[in-house]
Amino acid sequence: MSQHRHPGAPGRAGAVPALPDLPEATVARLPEYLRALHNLADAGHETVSSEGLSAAAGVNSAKLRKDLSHLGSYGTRGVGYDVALLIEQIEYVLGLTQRRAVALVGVGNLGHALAGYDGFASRGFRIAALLDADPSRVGEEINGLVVRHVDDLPTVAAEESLAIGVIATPAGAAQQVADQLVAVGVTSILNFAPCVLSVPEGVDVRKVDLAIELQILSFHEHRKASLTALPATGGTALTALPGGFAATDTQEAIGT
Amino acid sequence: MSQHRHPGAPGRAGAVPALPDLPEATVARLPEYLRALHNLADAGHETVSSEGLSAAAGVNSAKLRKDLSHLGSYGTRGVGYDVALLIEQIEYVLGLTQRRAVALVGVGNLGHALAGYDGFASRGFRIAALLDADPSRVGEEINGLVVRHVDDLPTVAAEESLAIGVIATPAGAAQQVADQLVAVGVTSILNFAPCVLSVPEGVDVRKVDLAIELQILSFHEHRKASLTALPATGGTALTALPGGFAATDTQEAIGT
DNA sequence: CGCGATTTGTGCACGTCTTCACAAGCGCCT
DNA sequence: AGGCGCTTGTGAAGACGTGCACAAATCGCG
Repeated sequence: MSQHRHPGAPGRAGAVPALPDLPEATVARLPEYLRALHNLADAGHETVSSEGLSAAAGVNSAKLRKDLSHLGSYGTRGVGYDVALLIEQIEYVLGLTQRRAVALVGVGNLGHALAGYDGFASRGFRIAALLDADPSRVGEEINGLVVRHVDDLPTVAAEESLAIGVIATPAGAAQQVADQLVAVGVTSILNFAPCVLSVPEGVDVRKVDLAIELQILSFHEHRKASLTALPATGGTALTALPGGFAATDTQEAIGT
Repeated sequence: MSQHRHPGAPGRAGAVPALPDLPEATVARLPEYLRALHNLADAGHETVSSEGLSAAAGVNSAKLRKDLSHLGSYGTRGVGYDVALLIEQIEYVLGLTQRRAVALVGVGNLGHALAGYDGFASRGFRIAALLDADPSRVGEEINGLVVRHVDDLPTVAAEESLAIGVIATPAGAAQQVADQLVAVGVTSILNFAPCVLSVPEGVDVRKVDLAIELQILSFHEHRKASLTALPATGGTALTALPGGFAATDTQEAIGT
């Protein structure tokens, strides 16, 4: 049964077999494994143990093994995983065997940076179009691509098959852009605008919000500060102040 | 033990109250609630029901109520939540009552955009320093801040109390930068570099990887394509998959 | 003043994810 | 060939997160 088959070379793009049902948590980690595997491959490793790979990916080894087992993994007991084979496997499952076209809407501050980010190209994606609603930005050339007006989206979609839309507009414009993307058939959206998008069933949206990340970190800072400020006396000195919190304690005496 | 105390009530200056132990999942959603609340406040709402707020934040209402209950919430049955009070509550818990200083390391493509991103300032953070290892970038002025050399980090840290470090360098430099940040006392790091950071216990790291987000979307695109491509025409042509997941009959009730 | 409409807060059951611990399998060495 | 050490794959248990459904609490109104 272990026929040597290139998972990622179906030749036909239409006849795609059903994928295994992967837990979302597993899917979210596969790209990390993939990156670690590429590093290992570049370093000349032919095989790697779950221990080694998990360390490189920043997870524990049991989790890694279970994740890989979900995709019918090809490890060898006593040896480990074949690096090249595993890369193929994961790239196939993630659908990276074809280079997917990305439309980036909003070439402001962030969009500009994204347009120039080479991490996209190097990991299986191709920015197929830059779009903006601001006429004064249309025509500008960034990284070899000319910015077009967002209303040209249907034309762009007709030229190539857009797989993913990236929204890097202000929050106020995001929903409308999302609607336009959906209208031309895009079913996956990466949203950098700080707002909730409503999309029809079947469309996937992932959100990245830089400020939210900072706020989560802020919480942990706050918590750590409140812990280190606890003297060895065991606390309980904290008197419950009824009626909510009146004062803003801007004093946190974080250790330098 | 287990005296029920008011979690949100800060004691007097000096006596830092212990924060309630919030589930991580809850913490991750609080910023979203906060943003929705600010929108509501701007729109003139004084109170909001869990139904209304949850819709604005993109979650279901039971989850929202449970989340808020964890911080000893102050809703009124039959009425809803007081918007202003809830904002105060959440901002306190997240530690946003003080404006935290952020050091941004790496002013390349992405770092440049982050330096100009006004979402930081508008949501409780202040970029206190821009740093880079490239001498040719040192001295450049971005958004009113002069780029300094990363080796000046100790000096910067002495000038102000840095709360959070943001790494926007290439992957190769990230670990070293992280070490430098930790060395000057930073205990929270937001990492945009595509690599795993190893940091001592007590230091929190959150990672944002744009390519990973795209790859996750790519998986779902792949899966959706494999589902819609299943009509009887294909016949048995899909046995070609390597062992694990040939003919996995995914019966998802997904419509279109 | 009491009643009904409304909405919060939460106990409980369920599903998902994580972690442990170990049998099964593989290669190597004697 | 046989045994030994190493590593995978996985069952089972536990931790965590989610969603339902309803009692408790509050307001407005007649």
